[in-house]
Amino acid sequence: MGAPKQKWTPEEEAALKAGVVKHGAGKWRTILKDPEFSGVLFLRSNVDLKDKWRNMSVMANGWGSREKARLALRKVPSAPKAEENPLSLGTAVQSDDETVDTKALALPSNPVQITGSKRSFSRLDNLILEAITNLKEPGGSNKTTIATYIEDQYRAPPNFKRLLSAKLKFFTTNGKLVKVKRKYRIAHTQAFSERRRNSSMPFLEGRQGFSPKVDKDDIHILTKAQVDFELAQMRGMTAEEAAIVAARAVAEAEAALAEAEEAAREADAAEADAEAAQAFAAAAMKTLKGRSNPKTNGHP
DNA sequence: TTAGGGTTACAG
DNA sequence: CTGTAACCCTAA
Repeated sequence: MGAPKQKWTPEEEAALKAGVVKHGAGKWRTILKDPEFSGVLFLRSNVDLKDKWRNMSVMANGWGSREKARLALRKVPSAPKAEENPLSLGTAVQSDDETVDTKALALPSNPVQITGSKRSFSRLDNLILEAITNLKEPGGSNKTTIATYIEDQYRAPPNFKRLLSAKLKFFTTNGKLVKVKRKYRIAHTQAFSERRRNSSMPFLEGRQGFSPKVDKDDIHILTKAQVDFELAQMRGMTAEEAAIVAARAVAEAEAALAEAEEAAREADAAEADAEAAQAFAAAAMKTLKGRSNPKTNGHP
């Protein structure tokens, strides 16, 4: 009937995660009012955020408090089957402890000082999508705009531009993004074209909430490790275990980084090529225009 | 406003 | 039919 169940998009989930990292879990209203996330979450309510976060937590856990209650209500008899542990980390978690100490989520700074590189590498993949989504530019956003957006919001590594180029290229060849006229937009592959119940634009939804300006006062560093650490905390792991997870995340990031770095060279070449082609095309266009338009002949 | 229990729509 | 994700209701 009237409520066609709006499924959460990866972009929305990413925004929610970022919002939780920034403002903390439970501050749903705050997250919603944050200009950074209101762009993506403008049609979700604070309750929606809460529910979604609950769902995601359950997923990350494998067996949240909710399912436990549910299972307790229906199944009991017969020996408890030893279900496989989704976590590679051996210790604990299996026992039904409900210690999801939320206070740990509000830690002032990441206690897990990751060894070696202090490169803050937020999963570029999602970040790019987030940027394009949040920018909401009709026709997509160009590389510079995306780069500026991300650099404004997060700490960017020195070679960030190259990485971005590489990723952008990868995504376009991959079909995840569509590049048209040096602008990139998200390729909605037959999935979401007309979702959303009320297609009304955000307009002046939040009087003070929807301004193009971003609060730079608290630029904060979003790390994949940090997010993973949060999730680990939700899983009820100890700090050490969480640290392992976080470290692992960083390792992955490093690997991805190296890979991207390698691809960057080719990407640069491609960029140069494209640039040249563009210039050539522009020149050709100009010439063509001048010829086919005798009236407005170039000379004054 | 939020947390949590309950309900409904949807996919497998 | 069953499990899950989105949605709803309400106490605190």
